[in-house]
Amino acid sequence: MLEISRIRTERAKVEQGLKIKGWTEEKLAILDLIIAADDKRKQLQTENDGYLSERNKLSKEIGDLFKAGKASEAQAAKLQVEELKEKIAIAESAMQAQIIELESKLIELPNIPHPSVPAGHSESDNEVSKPWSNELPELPETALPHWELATKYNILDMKLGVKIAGAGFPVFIGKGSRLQRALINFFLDEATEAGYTEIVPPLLVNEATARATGQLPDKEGQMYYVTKDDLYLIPTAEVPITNIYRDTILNLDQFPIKMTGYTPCFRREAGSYGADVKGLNRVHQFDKVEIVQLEHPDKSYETLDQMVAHVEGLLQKLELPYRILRLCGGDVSFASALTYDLEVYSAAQKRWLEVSSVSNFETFQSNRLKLRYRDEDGKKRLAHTLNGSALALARIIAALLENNQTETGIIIPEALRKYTGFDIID
RNA sequence: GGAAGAGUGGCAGAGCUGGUUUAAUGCACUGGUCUUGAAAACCAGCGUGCGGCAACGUACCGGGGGUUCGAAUCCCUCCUCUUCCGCCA
Repeated sequence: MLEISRIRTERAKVEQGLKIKGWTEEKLAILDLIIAADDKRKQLQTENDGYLSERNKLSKEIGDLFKAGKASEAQAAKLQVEELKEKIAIAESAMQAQIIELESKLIELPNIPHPSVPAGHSESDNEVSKPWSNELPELPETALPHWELATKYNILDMKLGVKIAGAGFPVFIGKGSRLQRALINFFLDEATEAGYTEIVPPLLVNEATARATGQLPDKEGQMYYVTKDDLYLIPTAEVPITNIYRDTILNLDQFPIKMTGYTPCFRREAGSYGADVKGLNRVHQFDKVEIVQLEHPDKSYETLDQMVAHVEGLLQKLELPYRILRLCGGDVSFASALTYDLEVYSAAQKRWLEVSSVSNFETFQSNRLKLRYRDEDGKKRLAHTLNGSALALARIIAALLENNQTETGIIIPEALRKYTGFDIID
């Protein structure tokens, strides 16, 4: 959630940023409505505080009067408070309504993009900041897409998932399962090596948690919801891990806080269809190792670059062709200021698959998280939050299977062999 | 799931027969005095949000609601923790 103070003090920047995200001149009118709503909220609070102050004063007097034995005067004062109470009730409910009104508008504002974010409306406007420089791998005509390889080698069964749960719930088998586990361990070890502390968080979270990282209300339809216990299945480890530091005030020497965690991720993916959802391209449950950092605002972009480099290193070690995109204003997520997507080339499908998204949220998340730090001058300021996939498994497996297929079987990249215990799937 | 007890500021811990508690006190922390330096001692400061230039006002004693002129204190409800019982990887 954007800070109101930014709308007031950096109006021009905010407007410019919203335009990069595709906002029209007309939509910008909401900014004035927000300021007006906030002004009214302040005014209502001042009014209400005045009434409360009077009430507190009178109540104290009543106590003193009773002690002094002046019962009739006390009775008179009681009547006065009685009147005040009506005013307080009105002022308080008006204030509550105003806060809700304000929040409902504020929540519509996305984060303001970083100056480097290119304008644009869709994927095609994303800037390829680091293209794959070599030639893309060419496979023979007989090459198979990963869902057919899966059947051929009996390592993954999508139909079985349908039987057990529904479409989009893969069942890995044998070496497929082992490959899954190998990748998780490889990614976690690499993250640990890079200084991230490993976390095993809850996979279900409460409403306050989902709200703090912005899944609610923005992406409510994306999450599975357990009504009986009022819990949400996590769509990414980012949610529980970032929330570790909800309602926290950090000291400067605690930066940067680096956390990693493996979790399954659950996404309803309502409305998806076609080639996008074929095989492992888009599923309801997938495994992912996430990296999260909490950083000082002065250093967060440096940190973002480091995180991208970390993910890049993973792809290099897996010997997968990849490219890095700087997302345009129209494609960058609601909460992000700057996002790099890393895509892997899936040679049999002849398409790029997004396997990682690394973002700097600046203060957009920490504002809701109430994640702050105490500056040199003792002032409390919002910290910056960043996260990225390092990496998402399902699509990595899709690419690995396709790119590494040979007549004799699927070759496991060198870096992974000590984790799989085998060097070929045949 | 059942029963009993408990949830107070970074920590510990009073208050809980409703009104100088506008949350005592100790520890920790910060600044100062003293000291060659440190420790000790002494002095001062020290929670969070909102409003206000400020003085200050207001709210917060697990969450929510209620009673009352007035609630940390009484009542209801939910959550969490501890102990016991039940169930169970």
